[in-house]
Amino acid sequence: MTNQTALPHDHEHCIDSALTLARELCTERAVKLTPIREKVLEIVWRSHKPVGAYDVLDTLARSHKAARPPTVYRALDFLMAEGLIHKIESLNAYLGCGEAGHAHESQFLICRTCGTAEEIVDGALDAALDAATKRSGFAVERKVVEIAGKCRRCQMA
Amino acid sequence: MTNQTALPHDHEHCIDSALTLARELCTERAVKLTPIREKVLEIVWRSHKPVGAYDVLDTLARSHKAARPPTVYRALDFLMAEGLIHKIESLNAYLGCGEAGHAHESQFLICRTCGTAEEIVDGALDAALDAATKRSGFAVERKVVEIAGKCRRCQMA
DNA sequence: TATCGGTTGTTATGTTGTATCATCGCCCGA
DNA sequence: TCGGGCGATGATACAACATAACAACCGATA
Ligand SMILES: [Zn+2]
Ligand SMILES: [Zn+2]
Ligand SMILES: [Zn+2]
Ligand SMILES: [Zn+2]
Repeated sequence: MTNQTALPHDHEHCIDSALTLARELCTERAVKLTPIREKVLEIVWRSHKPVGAYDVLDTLARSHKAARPPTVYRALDFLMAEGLIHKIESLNAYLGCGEAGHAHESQFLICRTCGTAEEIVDGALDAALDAATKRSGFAVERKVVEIAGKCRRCQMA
Repeated sequence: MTNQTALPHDHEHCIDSALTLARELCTERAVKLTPIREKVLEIVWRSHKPVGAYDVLDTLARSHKAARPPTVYRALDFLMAEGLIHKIESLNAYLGCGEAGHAHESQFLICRTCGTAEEIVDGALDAALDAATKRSGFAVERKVVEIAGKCRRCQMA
């Protein structure tokens, strides 16, 4: 499954699925998906566009007056550590992970026109990355692959 | 040529070469490598580690008291537009380009131990990127490929 | 019940990047 | 030679992104 960014779809269903899966995974792992963390995950998932931490904060603050930057960053850090969201480095923004629960290396296609980002998981591409780093004798810890441009939909219009 | 980050070398020579090439390219292109821009390029090149804009500012201010954040960001923007430096998105930092003057798509190997970053140009990897995006019908404008980990040298130690 | 560790509250600050408008200096055309 | 246009720089302020440090809370468990 990849984010259905280019097609109309029942996004409430996306969100529900993501939250349900997150609850299951956190239970399995014996880590706590607290109300704040769950709410932040929901806020991130409400958009298929990567969302900035301060936008999350604005939304969170509507239901949680005590929310401050650390509140949000702690929740985001937890969700990243659990593989439930990703940070898009080139945007300083965060996106729900469409592959939570599976080990995966993903790449992102970021549309500069409509702002959506699609997470793709391309094995051949990842293999090419590994080959390149192996050649340099480099021990990989984290891969950031973010491709900006124009999505198919925006090219049409 | 790639950055010789892993090996001792005459780094003054690196810097001189980069500056000389930059002057030639800017002359060819009829754009102005002003004293500020050239100084910023030199500051970036003085390190094989990506350097933050405010670090550049601190250094620049030693010889140019009027320097302010916009001074530096304008110079960095110019140098990026001319392909003389790259921004490392995952570090919010800047690195001299080892392939200036050649059209190229590059990737970065960033060592978390020693802080150096190496620019590599891997055609097979880039082709895999293009294949992946083509499959999605995505029109690429910019590719960010940044791999963090441990360089060969730091693995030994 | 005492304590321990993880979560959250709270305040402040650090870091990175832009907006806006004024000024300067050079080139070129009248 | 004058003066307009334009790109570059000066200068001030602010926006956006992120973390430090310590206090308070709260549930689990010994
Ligand atoms: Zn993912
Ligand atoms: Zn689009
Ligand atoms: Zn380059
Ligand atoms: Zn290293």
